[in-house]
Amino acid sequence: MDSAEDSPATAEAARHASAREARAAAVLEDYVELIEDLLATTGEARPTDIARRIGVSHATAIKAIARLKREGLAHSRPYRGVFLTEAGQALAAKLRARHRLVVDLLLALGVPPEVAEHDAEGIEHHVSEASLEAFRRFLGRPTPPGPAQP
Amino acid sequence: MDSAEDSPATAEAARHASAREARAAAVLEDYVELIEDLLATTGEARPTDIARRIGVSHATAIKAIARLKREGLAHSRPYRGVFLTEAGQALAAKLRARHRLVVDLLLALGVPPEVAEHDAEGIEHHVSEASLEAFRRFLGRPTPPGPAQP
DNA sequence: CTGATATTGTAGCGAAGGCTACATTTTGCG
DNA sequence: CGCAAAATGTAGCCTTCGCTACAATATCAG
Repeated sequence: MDSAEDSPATAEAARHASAREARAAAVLEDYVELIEDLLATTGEARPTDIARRIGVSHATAIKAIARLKREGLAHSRPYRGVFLTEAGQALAAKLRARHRLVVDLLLALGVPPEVAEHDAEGIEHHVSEASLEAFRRFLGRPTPPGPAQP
Repeated sequence: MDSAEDSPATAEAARHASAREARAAAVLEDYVELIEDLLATTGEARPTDIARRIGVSHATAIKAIARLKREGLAHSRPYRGVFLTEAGQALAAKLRARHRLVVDLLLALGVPPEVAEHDAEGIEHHVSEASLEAFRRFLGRPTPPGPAQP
């Protein structure tokens, strides 16, 4: 499958490693995305709601929230709901844009809306910036407000 | 984000559950894909080669192989290499086709070849049949010899 | 204000997928 | 042949992400 350019197995191994990383990050990203949505929509993000929306037990959600806190993406105090840190909000914004872009691309390719939303949930975590750029070009979109310019 | 069609949170939870399943299956699928490639290319799939190509320790690879066997996808005898069962081969064929299709789509969208290969590694596990069908249509491909309906 | 209910938090379990370290076989070369 | 190197296999150990069961805390009705 690989042509021998440099070291055949090495490049492949790196791709796999990268995919494993993305897989690990995916769970946390899902929580960040959801918390942002809950905060924006209802003004508060309670563990029970998070658990129900994401389809896990509340205990599982609480553990994930603990991990978000450890990673500096969220903070919360007992019985007071969950909030995103600056870093968490920045990440949420990025994830939200990426999610929309992936969904829009799938729709543009003729994927039925429900399927697009379904597949995007899994795909989005594995789309690199380079691919996103290509998607934007394909969709005829202005190259975007990267987190660069003030 | 969800419009209220049925139960807002339920559909979302189902999507997440589905994505979690795909994530879990992804590891095994990677091994099956790789084993098929090794068998086709070099005639044998040895644990050490598998480990190197996939970028994990040989112990990890051996454990994964054990799981493949438990799932009825592969068989192997000590020091004799790994082989795919009928089921494993069927899966491998499906995965191979899916991988190629995803890569080709990314290329068609203008994603650079290396990036396409990289992202496909993660994306492929989350693309449903409905999306694949849309991809084929977009690429102007004949709808293909599915593994048939009874 | 008090007690039932719902929410939140905690503890402990299992499976999966990593790892390193150690044991065992094969292989192959001198 | 016989022994060292390489490959293979095994045994812990850790972390994550699920779960259920139980404990503690808030909330709200009466």
